[in-house]
Amino acid sequence: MSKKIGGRRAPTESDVAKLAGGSQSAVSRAYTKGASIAQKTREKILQAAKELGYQPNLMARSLATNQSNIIALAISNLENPFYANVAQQLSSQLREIGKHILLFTSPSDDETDPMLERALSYQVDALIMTATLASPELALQCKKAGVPIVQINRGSKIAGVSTVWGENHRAGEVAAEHLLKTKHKNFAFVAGSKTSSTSQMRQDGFIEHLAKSGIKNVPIAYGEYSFSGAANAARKLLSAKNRPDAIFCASDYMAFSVLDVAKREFNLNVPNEVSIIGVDDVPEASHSAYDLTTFSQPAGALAKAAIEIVEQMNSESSRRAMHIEVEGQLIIRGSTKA
Amino acid sequence: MSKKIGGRRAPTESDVAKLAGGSQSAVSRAYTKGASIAQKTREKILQAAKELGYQPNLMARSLATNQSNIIALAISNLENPFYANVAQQLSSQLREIGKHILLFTSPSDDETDPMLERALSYQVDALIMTATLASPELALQCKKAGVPIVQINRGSKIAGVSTVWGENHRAGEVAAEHLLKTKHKNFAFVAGSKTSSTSQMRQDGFIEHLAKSGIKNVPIAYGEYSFSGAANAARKLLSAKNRPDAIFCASDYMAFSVLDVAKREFNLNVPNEVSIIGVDDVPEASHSAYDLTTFSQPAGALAKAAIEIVEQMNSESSRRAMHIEVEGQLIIRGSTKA
DNA sequence: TGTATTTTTGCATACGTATGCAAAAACTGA
DNA sequence: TCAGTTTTTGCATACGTATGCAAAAATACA
Repeated sequence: MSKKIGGRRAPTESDVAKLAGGSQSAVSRAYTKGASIAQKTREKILQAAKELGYQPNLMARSLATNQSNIIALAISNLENPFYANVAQQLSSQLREIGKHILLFTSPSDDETDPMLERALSYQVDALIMTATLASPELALQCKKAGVPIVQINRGSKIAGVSTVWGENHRAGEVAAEHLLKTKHKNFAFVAGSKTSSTSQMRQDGFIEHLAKSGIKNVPIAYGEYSFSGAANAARKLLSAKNRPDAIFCASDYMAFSVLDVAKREFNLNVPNEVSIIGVDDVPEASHSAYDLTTFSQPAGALAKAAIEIVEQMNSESSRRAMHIEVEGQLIIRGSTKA
Repeated sequence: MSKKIGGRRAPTESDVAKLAGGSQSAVSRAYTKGASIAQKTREKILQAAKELGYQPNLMARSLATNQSNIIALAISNLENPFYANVAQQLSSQLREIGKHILLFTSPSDDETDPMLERALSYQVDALIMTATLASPELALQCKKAGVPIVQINRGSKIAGVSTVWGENHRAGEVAAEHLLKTKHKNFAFVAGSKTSSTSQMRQDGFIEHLAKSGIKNVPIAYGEYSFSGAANAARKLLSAKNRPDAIFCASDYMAFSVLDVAKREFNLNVPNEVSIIGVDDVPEASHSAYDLTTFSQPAGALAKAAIEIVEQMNSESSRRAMHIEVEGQLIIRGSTKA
């Protein structure tokens, strides 16, 4: 209490009411769209509010309405440009509908931040997760509280959790197809983590499509979605007796690392000695330092889909989880030979 | 109202009190550190709370205490890895002291997001801004509300706005010194925006130090802190009659772009034909695709300083703005010749 | 055991906004 | 002008938690 240090405390609806000559409820209604209030009264009130520099107290509003216009965003790794991009998109798209983001970053990719349960304390309208998995306990908590969960770019076996993702299986197929068409012989895959369904689906698409052309036993290494992990994976793959001439990576971020290792440590010419394909099409992929061929996963569309789900579930008070797949396409650049 | 759709509404302190056999105030005190309550009672209450899955309603708490434990973070460009890094650091350091981040991304670097004023509606404890400038009106609003503003990596002439930054002037000096020692002859500077004090200080340090060795008329181009802007700046500088053999860039992000253009469009060998130095030392700078020499600006330390300021101003209810400079150092890598 | 002291408890109220309800005001049509 | 209808207003109360205050309980001391 008593934080009204030097300055006077912020004006409230009552203050505005006094100045405008009305009641507190009138002021409240002036700010409520579709409320029963005369146009003239509303104008008088807004004028008075302006004079006082009145700003509605969203905490109080939230308490009264039981919704906060805040959405919790859990993101494991902001340094991965793909997720930074998604966050930026979410932020600007949410702003347009008057909602805000409460940011949670978690230390690990797979663990749910235990702090996340505290997000519910803020009466958030929804929980959007990227690169992190919802734990069953968290999902239960959210279900109890009627807070929808949407996972972006990660699958979930938990009932009631909605998901949004790119065309993961097709990404693998298309990458395989392109590499086959361009006469590659020895294929390899750099996976994310073993628990990532996204990585698994990309892998399945890739492996299955190659199998159709009779190519079996494609080596796989795990990059753990990190830069150093992918570097190790690359070292392992590239030092094998039968060195691959085509590497498909489960993310651009890992592909960058693989590119670095191939060029620098193995002195390989990309794309003549080895071609590399990623997934995501992050902005850096088009920078000429990487110039990476990749299957795109448009951050803007993913964000849009996630928000649609949230809006729909909140408005319909629906319990049914939704699942949306967002289209991508192969972007051919200089990291694969023609 | 009436959002208690399918499930029952979330348990409140009163529910817990009923189960534990006490009063609502007792429950409140059980959660208040240092409150007057018997150890046994507290345990009994916490037990009951656990059974019900009770989570304190932070909106209500905030309304009662007039502080939210929420800090507004305004960031213009999450895609710039330096700022993403700072955001990540802030997030994890704030988590440890039980505070959370409300994220605001603004479209432009220089403009303050008008939405930011609405942040105050959430009764945020502070406003941390990176890569964006506080407008005088915003500063006034914050002052009235007793909300401290801290700008990271941007100066401010507005009284009452605290700042945290790296050793900008020294960065320029050190870069100049290193390039002189390594026998470069033609120097150039890629600035951020004209309004950025950070860029200006780096420039001053660079130019002044060169002037001491009799070097005058160093060409300057503006990269606007964007990838494409820096590419244009690089094109302009590198196509001059007297091509520079040493370029200092006001940020790593821009240096990456300059590197790309030098290598790809001008077919220059880096570092033999042109050396490039950045500022920040973002993670990518060490990736071998760039391998950039740079003056570091540690995100962790910047975040820590900003949080210190916030904590101190909030605890002392102090009005006095604070200014902290964080040390950096030159990290020599492969983009400059030996 | 009884009194003085300290600790713990519950009551009542405050925080700022939203909203059902009834009263008041503004219209409508003849 | 007046009764009937619609719109607008204010009152009262609710949302969930924090806290000053006085009453109650526990403890200390003689």
